[in-house]
Amino acid sequence: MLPAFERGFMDTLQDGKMRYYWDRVRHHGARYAKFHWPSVEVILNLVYTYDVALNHFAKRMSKIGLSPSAFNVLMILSRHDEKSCKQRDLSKLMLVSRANITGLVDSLAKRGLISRAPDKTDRRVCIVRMAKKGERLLEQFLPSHYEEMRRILSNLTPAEEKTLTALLSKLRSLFWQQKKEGRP
Amino acid sequence: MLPAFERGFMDTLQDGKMRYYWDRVRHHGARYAKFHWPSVEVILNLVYTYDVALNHFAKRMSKIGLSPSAFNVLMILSRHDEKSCKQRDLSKLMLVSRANITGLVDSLAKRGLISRAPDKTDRRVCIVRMAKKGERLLEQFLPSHYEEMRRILSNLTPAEEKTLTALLSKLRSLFWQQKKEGRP
DNA sequence: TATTGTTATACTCTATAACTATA
DNA sequence: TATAGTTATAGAGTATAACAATA
Repeated sequence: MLPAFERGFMDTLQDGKMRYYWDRVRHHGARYAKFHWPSVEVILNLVYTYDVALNHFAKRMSKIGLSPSAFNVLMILSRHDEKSCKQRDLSKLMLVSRANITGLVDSLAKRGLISRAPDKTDRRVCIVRMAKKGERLLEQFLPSHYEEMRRILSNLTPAEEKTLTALLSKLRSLFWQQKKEGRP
Repeated sequence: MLPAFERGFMDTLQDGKMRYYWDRVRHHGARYAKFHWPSVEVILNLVYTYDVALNHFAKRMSKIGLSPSAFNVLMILSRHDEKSCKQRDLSKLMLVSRANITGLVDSLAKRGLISRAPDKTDRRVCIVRMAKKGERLLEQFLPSHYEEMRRILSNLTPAEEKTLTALLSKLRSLFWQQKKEGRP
């Protein structure tokens, strides 16, 4: 995220500047036989749009002292039965190694937002459970979070939302497909 | 990126597991008045698709020893006249603070991929210039990079590409719009 | 005074390897 | 042997503040 004191340029970027720069991208790429502007344009838009959306929501989360990952942990717990989850499963759902989950859980536990206890049937596993404090924090944040999402997205028509979801999903599947074929 | 030795789960995630978890997201959200699944679904797809795409291309870049940011610097230089650019402009184009550009430029200069020289008319500014070694590295990578993009995206029809670009662009503009209104 | 780049610091996120304790 | 979690380490990436040189 660009620091606050240098953000003036962003206003320029979204209008003229970005088109100007993307023109350069297109002209530079034209030197390569396999360069295909419509494809590149899709990827550029994916990256920039993700960036803008992430920054928007990350900024809101940071106001309640949560990083996107920390928020993600709380949401996963909240959605699970008994509001608890094995660290192993957290690791798999968040596509992050177990080693990194340890640190993340540590910091959330230190703040009293979650608790950690050994599983009774398999003493290797740790069960992470939402604490009252974490629950309250989520309950305080989620209504405005969902409202904000809805407010921004409401400028897309239902048909546009549906199309965008379908196309993103299709695009993602194309990458997955490549990975699968790479490991026969 | 998930470490190699734990990647087996990813195959599961793409098919059944993701739908299962997203069902939980939808049902959990239903408790909130402003929760609007189609909107949330768009954002989830944006985030996951970005993640998959980034990992795909980042892995290819890491094979020639470049991080996405480092690659970005080289591309920006390559597209500029004289293959050079002020650090100030790099900072603005990459939406990153000047302090961070210093380190990024340092590491690329140390590897001999770029060079840094003071501007002759304004001695405050540093001009970063592509070095022969950096140029060769890009020339070696770009053909297959563009080919790979085209190959994957070729599974979208021209109409789908056009629609996806337009919708992502529109979605991004909605976030920008919010930001603008936030600073009247 | 404002701008450019630098230094210093810190925090988040991630990857890897080696270790332990269980199973 | 395989799995769950931990520790230790390293490297990106980013945010912030304070500073020097220059305009």
